[in-house]
Parts: sequence; structure tokens; C-alpha cells
Amino acid sequence: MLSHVVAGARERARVAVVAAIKAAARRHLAQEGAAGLSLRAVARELDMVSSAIYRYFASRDELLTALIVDGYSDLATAAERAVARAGTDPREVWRAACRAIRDWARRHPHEYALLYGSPVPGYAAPPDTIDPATRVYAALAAGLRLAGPRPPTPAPVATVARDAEAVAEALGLEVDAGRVVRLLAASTQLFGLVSFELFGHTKGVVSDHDAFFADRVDAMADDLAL
Amino acid sequence: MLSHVVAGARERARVAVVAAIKAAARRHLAQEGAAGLSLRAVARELDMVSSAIYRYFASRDELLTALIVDGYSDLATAAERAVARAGTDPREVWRAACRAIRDWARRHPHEYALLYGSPVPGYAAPPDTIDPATRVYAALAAGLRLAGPRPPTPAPVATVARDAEAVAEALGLEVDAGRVVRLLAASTQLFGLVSFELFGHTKGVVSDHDAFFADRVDAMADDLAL
DNA sequence: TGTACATCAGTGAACGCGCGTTCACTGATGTAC
DNA sequence: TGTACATCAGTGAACGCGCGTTCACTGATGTAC
Repeated sequence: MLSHVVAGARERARVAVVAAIKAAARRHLAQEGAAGLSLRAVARELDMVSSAIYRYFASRDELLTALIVDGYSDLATAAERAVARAGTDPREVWRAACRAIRDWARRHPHEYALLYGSPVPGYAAPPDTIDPATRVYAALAAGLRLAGPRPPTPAPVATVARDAEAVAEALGLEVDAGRVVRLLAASTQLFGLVSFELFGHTKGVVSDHDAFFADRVDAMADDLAL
Repeated sequence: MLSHVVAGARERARVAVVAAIKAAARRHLAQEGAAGLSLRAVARELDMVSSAIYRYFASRDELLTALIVDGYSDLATAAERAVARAGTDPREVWRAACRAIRDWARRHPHEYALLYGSPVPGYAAPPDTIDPATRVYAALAAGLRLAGPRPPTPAPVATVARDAEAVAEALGLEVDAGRVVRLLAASTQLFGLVSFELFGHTKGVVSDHDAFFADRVDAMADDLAL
């Protein structure tokens, strides 16, 4: 729609206020967590009356959804940029994607928790969140895509192989099912590492998180034959 | 203290009420999540007046702490029992521990989220939670302990090696640093897999979670040389 | 064994607070003729 | 270009609700002599 390109003053003001609300909500998130996100608190911070928020978001859940979609998009963009900067060496591309995701998570711990932590009770993520979430996995798959076919690994059982082939298809990977399963596992490993670090489960165990993370990213690269 | 063994009626009643409060709180947790756990709702369910709860717990946070400690203990006990049942084959012991953790998590998704999901905002876990949490990792290490020294792996950088040696010491493992790092990684991988499954991140990707999980548990066993 | 006293569980009212959402409204900004 | 009308942003009051925590209290249960 042209109205999005040549916007009138009203439209531009609206976009600005929506952005301000989301920014304030993000700040609020950092203090109270997702479950405690309050429309009234957000309105207060913007010197608005609480009911004014309803001009921009139909409900608290709709604002939450916007934050989640923005979060995935922001994270995906960070990963994609890192991948683009990393050149064409598959292992470097993999490293760049992993590092970008961890760095983003450390910079935005509460948004990370919103995306990959406990689900918000009573809130069901709508389908709008699927696409940006998929972009993150696509960035993680970039190294394998660059590397092309890999030495085959033992095939997983049929049900798993079928899932793996669907994933390969969706991400444009020409890789055997076993390797795709390893990529899925590497993703859960990656988010497991980041979650443990951010949520405090490695307190008193791991002291040099940078080195530990780098070590494991390379181990995963080996496993993926990158 | 003897009073814990030969308890009077008052003491026995007290223990029973504490248990009832925790049970109700756990049920409430399942509906509202940790952030929404409400003393008043718990009291209502037990047909008590809300202030009566304060005879048993000094504050909401103290009740939360009790739930967390119980959660880790319960999970650790489940893992330890599975390990004990599994016999002496290291790989079987490893499989049993992993399966027990996943099964417990699926049976208690909200307690799992309380333990391994996003931290509760404004709540700092007290040191009481460390011991039972460590028992879980000890159960995961049982396979490696049984297997004894493994073929050495490339040594990690010094800071990581030092952490690994401290962990080996604490868990009573006679294993090289590289292998200990792999065990730590396997733990984060395990909890990453379980979290992704429970928190819905594999929706539309993995259809046969049992098979996928079993496949990865064996891959980790290979990596640990079990 | 019987009695006096201390301990404890549970009550009910209250404090002060914050929340999401609705509604009728005012006034400013844009649009169509 | 000027005017009439429609659209929209933001206001302020209100609804009905739930929360954690404190406090003075009643009555039952245990303990010491």
C-alpha cells in the first residue's frame, strides 16, 4: 500500500508512538519479566493515560505478540548480518551465526527469556511468530548450505529421517538426513548453552564462558563436518 | 533433633499442612506459572484464610524457594533411581539418567519451567537450591564415573580445563578435562532438547520426539565414549 | 492425675496497592467537495 | 482556496478484580508442676 511509503503526518505520528510504546514495554520487560508486563506501567512511562494505549494495541496480549515478533526479527537480523560478514568459509559462517546469537542474547537477556524461556502462562503465540523464528534457524543453517553435501552419517530411524528431510527442504539444504538431525541437535545445544549461561545454571561451574562457548561451537562444527 | 522422629500431634499436623500448602501451590503453578503464584489462591484452595499461610511460610518467596528445592530433589531422586535400576553398563546408565530427566520434565512441565526456564523476576534463588541441583548433575555423571578413565580428548584452553578439573573433583570423576567439558556440553544439550520440546520450539519440526531424543542421547554417549 | 499457663493455629478485618478494560467525551487533524 | 464533515488521538472516570502482608483476636492443644 502506498500509504506506507508516502505517509501523512498522522500516519508518521502513529508509527512513532507505536515504536515508543514497544520501546517502553521492552524496558519494562527487563525489570518485571514477561508475566509482569503492565500496560498501565508502560502508559505511565510515556505520560499517557492507560486507556490511550488501546488506540495502538487491542490488548496486552497483542503488545506481547509484537514484542515477540520484533525479538525474533531482531535476533534473526543480527545472525543474518553476521553470516553475511563472515564470507564463504562454512566453519567461519557457523561460528559467526553462533556468536551473533549468543551476543544478542547477552545484550537482550529479557527479550531472550521471552523468546526461549518459559512460555508465558495463558498466552498462546500466534502464527505470526513462526516466520521470524524460522529465520534464526535459517541463519544457523547457512554454514551447512555453503558447504554443500557432506560425508553421509548413519541414517536415523524412519520417523526422524522424514522430519529431517522436511527441514532440509524448507531450509534449502542438500545434506543427508543424519546431518540435518545433527544440525537440529546443534541448535538445541546452542540455545541450551546460552540459556544455562543467562539463567545462571553455570554459576560456580563455568568461569570463562567465552572460551567454553568457543570450544563447544567448534566441537559442533566438527560434528557437522564444517 | 528427636522431635523430628518422635513427633507430637502438633508437629505431625504441621508437617501435613506444609505438605498440603506445597501441593496446592504446585497445582496453582501449573495454571498460572511461577510469576503468578498467589498465596491467596493457595489459601483459598485449602479453605484457609490467606493470613494463615504465614504460620507456615514467612513470605511468598519462601514458598517459592521450597517449591524449587523440592523440585530439584524430586527430579534428582527420579534420576538417581533410574541410574540405580540401570545396572553397571555405562551407556545404559547414561541412557537411564537422560530418559528419567526427560520423563520427569514431561510429567511436571511447570515445575521444570520453574527450575530450568526463565528466572522469576525479583526473585534470587538462595544457596539452599544448589545442593539438590547438583544431585541432578551427579546422576548424569554416573555413567562416566562407572566407565572410569576414557581415551583422552584434545585438551581445552587453560581456563576451561581448570573449571573441568574442579567439576571432575566435585563429582568424583577420573576423566580428562576434555571429556568433562563434553559432559557439561551434553548436560546443556540435554536440557536444551527437553526445553525445546516442552516450550514448543520443535512444533512443526520434530514429530517423533521419543525417537529424536533417543537418537541424540546415543550420539552424546558416543561423544562421551560410553 | 489435675490444674495453670504458655504455645500455637487459624480468624477476620483492614491497609494500600496495582491491574486490564470500557466508555462517553473533547479537541485536533485530515479529507472531500 | 475555503468550508463542512469525518476520522482519529488522547482524556478521565469508573468497573470489578486480585494481590501480599499486618494485626489484634479467639480458642484449642500441649507442657510443667
